[in-house]
Amino acid sequence: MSRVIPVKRNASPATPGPSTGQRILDVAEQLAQTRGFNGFSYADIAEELALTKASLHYHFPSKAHLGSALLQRYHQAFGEALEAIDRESGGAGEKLRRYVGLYDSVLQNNRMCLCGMLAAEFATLPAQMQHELRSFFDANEIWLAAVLEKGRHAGEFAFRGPPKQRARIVVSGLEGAMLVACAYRDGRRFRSAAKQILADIRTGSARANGATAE
Amino acid sequence: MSRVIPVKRNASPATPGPSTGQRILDVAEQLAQTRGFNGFSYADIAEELALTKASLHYHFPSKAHLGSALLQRYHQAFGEALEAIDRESGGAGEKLRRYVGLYDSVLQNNRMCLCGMLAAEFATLPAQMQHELRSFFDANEIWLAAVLEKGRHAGEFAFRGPPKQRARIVVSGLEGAMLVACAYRDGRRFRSAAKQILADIRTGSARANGATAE
DNA sequence: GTCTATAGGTGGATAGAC
DNA sequence: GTCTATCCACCTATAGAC
Repeated sequence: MSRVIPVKRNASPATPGPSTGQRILDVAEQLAQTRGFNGFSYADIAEELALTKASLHYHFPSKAHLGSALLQRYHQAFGEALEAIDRESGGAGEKLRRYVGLYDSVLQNNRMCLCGMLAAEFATLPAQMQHELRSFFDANEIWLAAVLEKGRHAGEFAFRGPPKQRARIVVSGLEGAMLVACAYRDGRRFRSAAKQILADIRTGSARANGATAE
Repeated sequence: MSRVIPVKRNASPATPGPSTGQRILDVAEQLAQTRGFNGFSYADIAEELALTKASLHYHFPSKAHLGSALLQRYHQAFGEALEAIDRESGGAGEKLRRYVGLYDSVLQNNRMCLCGMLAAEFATLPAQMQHELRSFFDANEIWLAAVLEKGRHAGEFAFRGPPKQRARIVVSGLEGAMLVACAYRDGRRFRSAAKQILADIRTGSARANGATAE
């Protein structure tokens, strides 16, 4: 009755914890986001997890496999985050703010967006990773474009041009802001830019020239 | 009199052509912009120039030296391009358009902006390159902020917020648009985004809601 | 300035024992 | 699943001849 409960998050006895495969991906992801896919090696992961390189190859036969698994997991997690936003958020404005929040939380962990990082390394990536990377950006733009269109229809947004095109600007702007913020190790730089990007969408030319300017 | 003039750009006899050091930098720059600083080796340069790796080390003792030289030359060339714009352009709008044109010409060579690429690799760069990289972005922002401020004062621009902050958005937006365009090998993606960024600056909230919207 | 030759290290990857 | 041991290709860099 009075036995001390071990410090586990889960109530079930003998909580398994993340599998080795997941832990490998966790470390690889962190390294890829901070140093790039070409900026880390199996040796780096092995050291962090106190394993050998050979063990890693059991779970991911080649670095190309590891990279693909990384992208697929990242894409899925991002997709689930977007679904959560869709479920829990009311207006398009709130959705967009939470979308930007996803980027911000990445940066607060001193990381670059995995896909922005990989975009820079695009020419050196295995073919499958290249396709998965585009797939990620495509999905992002589709989701964003839908939010933008709804928001403009509802009168929350007032940007010009087709929503799809605007979605690309937003993705580009956020990725670029992260990129530069990385070079300054300064999250405020990113948040300041993100705020402006959101403001540009909200006001556009529809808001009359008035007190809110400047 | 009727001697065939050899195909050289220069009239002087025995035109020297670019020095070996310059040719090394040319190749290194192209490789760094397409594959990243960690994505190429001395062997790649040596092969392209039909030299040996050892010869390269004579000109640039270490890869850190090579990288620094690369950044310094790039920074200087960019600075000279900005000076040319200042000299030859009338209005702020034209200056801004030509500034975007600098980015576009890089992309048309199927390259990423050197400094955007290096920003992604920031964590893995030698310390001096990190400082030089920031110096590049700083200089960009200063130049841009001045153009933006003048343009707004002259009534050509109508963006909101401080020029310095807006300058950062523009740089971020252009770098991000290049980054994503690289992953799609599609320059139109960049130009479309660049057009929007320029439009956002011109119109802001100062232009009345009228026929030009949409 | 450019070469040959080589050092010393690290990269991804495999074979086979346990 | 994880290990030891090893392979081979490639990396940056240096020594010394020409």
